[in-house]
Amino acid sequence: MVRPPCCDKEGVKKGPWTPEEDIILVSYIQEHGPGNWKAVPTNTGLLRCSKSCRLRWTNYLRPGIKRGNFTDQEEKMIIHLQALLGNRWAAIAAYLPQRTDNDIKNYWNTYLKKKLKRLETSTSSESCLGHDNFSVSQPIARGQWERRLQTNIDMAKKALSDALSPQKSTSSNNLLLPLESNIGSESSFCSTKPTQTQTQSLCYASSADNIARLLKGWMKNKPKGSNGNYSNVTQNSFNIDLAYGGNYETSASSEGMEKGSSTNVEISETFESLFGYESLDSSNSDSTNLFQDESKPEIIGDGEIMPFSLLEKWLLDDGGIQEKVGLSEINYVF
DNA sequence: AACATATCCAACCGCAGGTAT
DNA sequence: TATACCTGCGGTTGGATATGT
Repeated sequence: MVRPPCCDKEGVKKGPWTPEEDIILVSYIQEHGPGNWKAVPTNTGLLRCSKSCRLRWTNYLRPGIKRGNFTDQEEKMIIHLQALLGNRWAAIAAYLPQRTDNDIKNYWNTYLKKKLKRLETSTSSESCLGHDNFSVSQPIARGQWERRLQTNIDMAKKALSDALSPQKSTSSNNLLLPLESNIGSESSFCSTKPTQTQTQSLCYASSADNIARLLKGWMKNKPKGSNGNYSNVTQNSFNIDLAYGGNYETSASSEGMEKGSSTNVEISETFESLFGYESLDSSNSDSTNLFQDESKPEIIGDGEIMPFSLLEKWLLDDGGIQEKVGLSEINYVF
């Protein structure tokens, strides 16, 4: 079977998105919800392929995305998860609900990899780790650590495979609790195990609401005579703060802010309780928090996500030799 | 100041898997 | 069941910006 091209190359615009295009896309998604990307360029008049629209949305415009510097905790989580999961950025991103896989991937490739390599180099010459954020309180010989890591990864793989096996579902499912179940019934995340369609609509509901609030401000300033054709949107003062890092004028409505804040509190608390440390980020709690209830894609098949605590346990549990150590106390081997 | 090099990150590409018909 | 289409994912690219010489 020959795969058709992703999109007709002729007449398809490429390269950076303009604010106007973003507005058109957000407007459309606000009305129709994400999904059915194939129809987006047709219905909006955007000269972009469906894939580009989806990517722009998921990596940049989607509500709940936090931009800017990674916190120490986030950094440690990424390193930690990368050690266990490898370059499965989508899976890793599932544990960092505010970050996109692309962001994490970029951060890893451009910064963390080098940082850890540097660390590895320096530690190999000093034999003992004691620098930076990645140190151990009780240094472990490198070989020992590698063996332990391999063992734990093997265990994780086996447990995962068992858990995903339909025959063993009842006993194993306890092991693979979906993240949502840790959050509680009032969570703003998607409900457990929806179908794909259900997931999309459920997850989107809250964000659409938020976007609508943002758009409300834009609509007020919308030039008279606008007929609802998205392509006509060329000038406005809609805030795409999220996407343009505050360089675009105007701000989210206070109405949206207030509601968003309460949601943000829920999520923060969720993560605090889930991971046992302070809120992932306190420095970046401005407008982006407005959308923090946006869902993240599920991983590990069947719409379930493995609790980070389990991953950590697999990785760290040393049969009682070593007590559970914090993320900051782990060595990573390259 | 001018140029070279490094870094960052948004966007693209192509493959794989899932879903609809 | 086979085929076509759609979506998600990970690797890579290339333009913009920062830094060094």
